[in-house]
Amino acid sequence: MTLPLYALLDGNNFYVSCERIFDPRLHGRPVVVLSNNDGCAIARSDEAKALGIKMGAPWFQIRHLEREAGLVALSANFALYGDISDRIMSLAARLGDRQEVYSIDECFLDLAGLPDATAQARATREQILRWIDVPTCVGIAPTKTLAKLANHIAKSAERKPGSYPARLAQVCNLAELSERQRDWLYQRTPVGEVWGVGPRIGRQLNEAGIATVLDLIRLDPATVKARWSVVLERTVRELRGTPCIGLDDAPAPKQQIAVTRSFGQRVTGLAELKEAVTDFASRAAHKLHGQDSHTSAVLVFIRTSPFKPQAPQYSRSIIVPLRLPSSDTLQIVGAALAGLDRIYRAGFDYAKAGVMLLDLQPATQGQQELELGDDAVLHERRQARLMRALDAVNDRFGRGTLTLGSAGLCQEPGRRWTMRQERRTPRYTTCWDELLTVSA
DNA sequence: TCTGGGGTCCTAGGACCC
DNA sequence: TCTGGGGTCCTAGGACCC
Repeated sequence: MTLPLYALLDGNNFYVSCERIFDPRLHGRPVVVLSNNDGCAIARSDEAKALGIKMGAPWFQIRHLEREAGLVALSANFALYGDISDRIMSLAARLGDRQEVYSIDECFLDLAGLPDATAQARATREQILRWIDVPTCVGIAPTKTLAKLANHIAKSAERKPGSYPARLAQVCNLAELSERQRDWLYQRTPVGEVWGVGPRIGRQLNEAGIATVLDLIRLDPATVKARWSVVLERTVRELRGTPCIGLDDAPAPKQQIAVTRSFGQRVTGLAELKEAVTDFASRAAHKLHGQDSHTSAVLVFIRTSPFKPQAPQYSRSIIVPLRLPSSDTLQIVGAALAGLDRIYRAGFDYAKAGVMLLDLQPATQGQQELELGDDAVLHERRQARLMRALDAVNDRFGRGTLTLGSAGLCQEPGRRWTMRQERRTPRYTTCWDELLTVSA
């Protein structure tokens, strides 16, 4: 029987690395990528981290570093990052028999039985660097939790010389180390670096005198379950080398779909909120069509800004059940707007709204047709065709080409709810109008 | 002035049932 | 005085992930 072996491959400072592909001047400089609305930093180059910029740092608090330290800030360009991600994932997939794309910048691979996994992983990351120009790191180990940990070591060994042995930089394979060597690494690694240990549990562990990965590994799993949870117990077992989390290379359809946004500026009026909610609900329906599901309940929420506690606060959500499970954009938008009407209160500065589709189920559970008459069935089919046409046009010509009337027709500058993105780079790889131009 | 967005899993407790 | 017990389902909230 072959021993289990997993790899975790991920992009270094991924969004920043994507931006650097098309603007080499960004190399060696502190760079951050900002969230929607240019609100806070969601990716940082090593140089930006060295300036002390934390993940999630609000832009207005760090923007003085633009002048003082040459910090470059860019608005998130998700169209670009998604496309670069696809390219990396297809190259990475060749390393293992099976691949689980875990997030936009990382994937797990099943390497069980692969001879010379370390050398193969080095070759793969070299190819990704040459072909796509994005640096990556690979962690290899018998469980996914350990592969994550190995990946952390590979990154730190490269980024912070002296933290770990230099030979573990970029690719770290724990399976080829001795137990003593592994323990030495675990003893140098804070428990908070473990996949599954967040700020809350990390603090509790520290208070209990468990500071390092080695401390955690040496706890009795049964005690961990009793004192913390089955989740942490599973983590401990994984750290001890027993696989408890399998590779998920065929992710199930999502159980819920959300589209939520903070507004570019405060919004007070119902009409404007209706525009936003129509847009969010349409996008959510589009995602729903993408996984061929139906929803049976639509949640809509609006809220003021929690960061302005002195201003009047209001936050409410409501769930509007659909008569029958559906993927009809018109029906979903209608439900969201009906909910909005019921929760809206005048006199507040709204900062955020969102639409979530709940109770998703496969569209093929066509049970509802049995309960409908012939006319209704025909109507359903016409609606489905209309939805497909709507999606197709928007996929082909760009989101927002065809919208519902309630989404509003006023131009962008007049819409306070649309997000600010003042520093977005061109969508070099996905938009003909924004190709990189080279002049002699 | 200015603070993201989208998910999953687990647990505790209440409602309900027999 | 004294007020069963066990099972299931649902929901809200907490914790985690990137």
